[in-house]
Amino acid sequence: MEPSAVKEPARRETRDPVARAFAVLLWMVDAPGMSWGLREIATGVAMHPSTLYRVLSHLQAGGLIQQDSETGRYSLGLGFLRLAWKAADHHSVREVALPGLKGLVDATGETALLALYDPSRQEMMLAATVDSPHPIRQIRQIAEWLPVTAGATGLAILAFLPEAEQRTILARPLPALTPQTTTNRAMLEQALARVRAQEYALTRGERTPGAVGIGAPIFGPAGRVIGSVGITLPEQRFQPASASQQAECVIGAARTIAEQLGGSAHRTTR
Amino acid sequence: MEPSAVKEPARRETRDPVARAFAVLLWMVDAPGMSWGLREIATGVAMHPSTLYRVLSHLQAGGLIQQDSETGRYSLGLGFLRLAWKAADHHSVREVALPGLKGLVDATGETALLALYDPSRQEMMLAATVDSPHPIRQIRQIAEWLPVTAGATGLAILAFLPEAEQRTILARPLPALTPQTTTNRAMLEQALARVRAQEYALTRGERTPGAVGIGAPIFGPAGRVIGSVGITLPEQRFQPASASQQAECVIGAARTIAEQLGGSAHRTTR
DNA sequence: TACCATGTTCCTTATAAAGAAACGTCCGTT
DNA sequence: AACGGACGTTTCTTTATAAGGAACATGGTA
Repeated sequence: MEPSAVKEPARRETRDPVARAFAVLLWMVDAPGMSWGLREIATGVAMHPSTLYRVLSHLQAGGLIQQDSETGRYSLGLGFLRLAWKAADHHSVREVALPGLKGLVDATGETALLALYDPSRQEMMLAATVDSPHPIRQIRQIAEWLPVTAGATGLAILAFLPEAEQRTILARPLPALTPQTTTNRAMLEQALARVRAQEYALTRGERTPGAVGIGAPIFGPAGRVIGSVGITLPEQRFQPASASQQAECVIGAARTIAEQLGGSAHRTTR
Repeated sequence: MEPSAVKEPARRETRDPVARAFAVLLWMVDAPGMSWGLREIATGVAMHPSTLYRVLSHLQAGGLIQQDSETGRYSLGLGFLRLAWKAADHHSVREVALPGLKGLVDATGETALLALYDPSRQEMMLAATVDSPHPIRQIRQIAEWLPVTAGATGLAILAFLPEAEQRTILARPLPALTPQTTTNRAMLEQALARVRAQEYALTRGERTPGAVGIGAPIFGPAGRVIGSVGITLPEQRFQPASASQQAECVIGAARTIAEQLGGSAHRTTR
């Protein structure tokens, strides 16, 4: 038989089972509902059904997902939940920071936020929020990636990053989360200089329209910024006269949290 | 050159990157401390340093772990925390069940437990506990695998599993968690029969010495057991006379939780 | 009955996972 | 200064297996 060139080899996607596995889990976590069909997931994560089938089989073998034996539909498994719960409980930052956030709420009467910075993504995430009446509100964009180029908690981080890192971030186009977001690089750099001088950031409606934010950086054990603390309040309730006083509270909370995390109270490097 | 048989090919371990990746994450979640050295993790998960290095590189590329650029030590990354937090929040069982557990605490005055069953492992896990004064206690073996062959919450699950599954579980040697644990198969089957008749399980010190437990099964949407609810109290406070009354409360809580989970109040299959 | 969607299996080929060994670097000690 | 040991990293070869196309069995429906 002549070896016919009938079929194009069809470019294979990069082979990375780990990334695929996590893509599936991430999709499941974000997707609505409790269980999903194989092809439903396949389209969601853009995989071939047969490929996904193997991935799911592996995940199932690890107990990370489970399959309904009757309907054949897949859902998250207890093995994964166990991992998630332990991780959620384990990571001290959230729990360690909560008292500090509560203290901040008591002192200012406003909603307190904890932001954490991811150096590899060069983005931040809201890890916890505390509101005055209720202990924890799971609203807001919690556990979602956010740029550090807008909002008080973002600028409080960005301003104290190593210069090279700052330049890298500022070199990219600045996303406009709201009409109030600073998208001009020069203006943003000016704002950052003031943040460094004041040791805190004050912004208006950069991330949420009609909201004022005050944020201060948290320095980790190595003296690098690992996140920030902030408060947010409606613009009409904001009084410029009391801003510096509130900022002191925020800075104090940031230092308290930094100390409890085993970090230094002040930055050691810039 | 003569092909010399100098070196034994050295049996390779099963190649399963996903399992390895999760083994690392699981180890990290369980291990004490905040950051670890590569060789420290390598011995913990029994991998070759070079193999682990690649695994860690992949995890880092996905943002699941991060590496300190100065010390070279590894720690959990925000990407993983995000996944964990979203998963912990997402899975409704825990949150949905909390009011039911609280109600159970109010009614009985004793600590309430929520157990979830994993069909693939054929084991259960304590997913939440509620104590009378404090909202949630993270003590106990929460988020740890436990056998269903001992304790009230375990028996409440085991008794209502499909017969084939029960036989499989009972065929294995019965682990003795305490001196009071039933390790005799015939006796355990007798106990299970009574659990089925009563619709609840009552045990003494089978999992925790000196503790009495009362548990009732939770049936899922498909009519299969997905877990159980229970209360636990010190033996000296236990009064046999009020046991059936407390059991009613437990059964009621189990039904409430089952309904809120979209499940049927009663079992449809055995 | 024919249809369509589902979850599953089979198959081939290219690729990356595994493990061993060597490398460069940073410590504390000698 | 020189050594020893630990660390994270790199290079290398082999080969198990991930990927994706296509065919399959099943179940519900028109």
